[in-house]
Amino acid sequence: MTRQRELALDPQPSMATRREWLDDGALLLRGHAGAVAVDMVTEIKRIARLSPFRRMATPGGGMMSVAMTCCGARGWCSDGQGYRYVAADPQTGQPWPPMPATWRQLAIHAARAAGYDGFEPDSCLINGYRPGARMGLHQDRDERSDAPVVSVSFGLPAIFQWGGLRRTDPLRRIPLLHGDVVVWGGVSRYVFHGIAPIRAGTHAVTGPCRYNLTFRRTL
DNA sequence: AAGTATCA
DNA sequence: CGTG
Repeated sequence: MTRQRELALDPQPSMATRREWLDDGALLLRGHAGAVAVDMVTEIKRIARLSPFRRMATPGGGMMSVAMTCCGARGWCSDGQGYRYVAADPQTGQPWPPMPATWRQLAIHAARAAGYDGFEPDSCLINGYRPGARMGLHQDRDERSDAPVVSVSFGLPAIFQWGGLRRTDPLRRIPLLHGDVVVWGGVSRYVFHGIAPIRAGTHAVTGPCRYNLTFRRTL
């Protein structure tokens, strides 16, 4: 059987994924979510009808340029009081929309590919980036669990800034493209990272937007 | 604390 | 365009 035929029959898109270790414990799965991207972007829009994208305030008094919503049992929020996970959307008073089972399975599969068995995400933060939007250098440290983080990118390309455990550690700049998945955990779990301002453009699936999903275990 | 602006 |  030809390699091409094997790939066409393979129900696991990851088998065709090019893997690149960013660091000990941090794996980039290039294009891993490409085959399901259209369906997942459709789901993002459905979720956003229930819990709309909104820009949150930071404790320092600024406003984030990235628009956010969440799904799953708990969702990440920021306001003048700080960062936290909450079970209900503060804007609607309703629980966050459920995490689609297909998303959960994708996140579990990606985590396993990076060596993290038993990942049970209870939260998915959905970030919407328009051109110019950015995410400053930060650590993900609002979770009580030290389970890994799984990040899935759709739409416009981004430059992922990948640093170290100290804010001043040198940064690597890694392009993240439509369908790319990054997993970080273990000794890389609290690495500083960010997203450079998104360049103007249009993507065939998402239009003038980048979406990023981050799956986490919060408890 | 995941903000922006500005300069060397 | 990058860092501090």
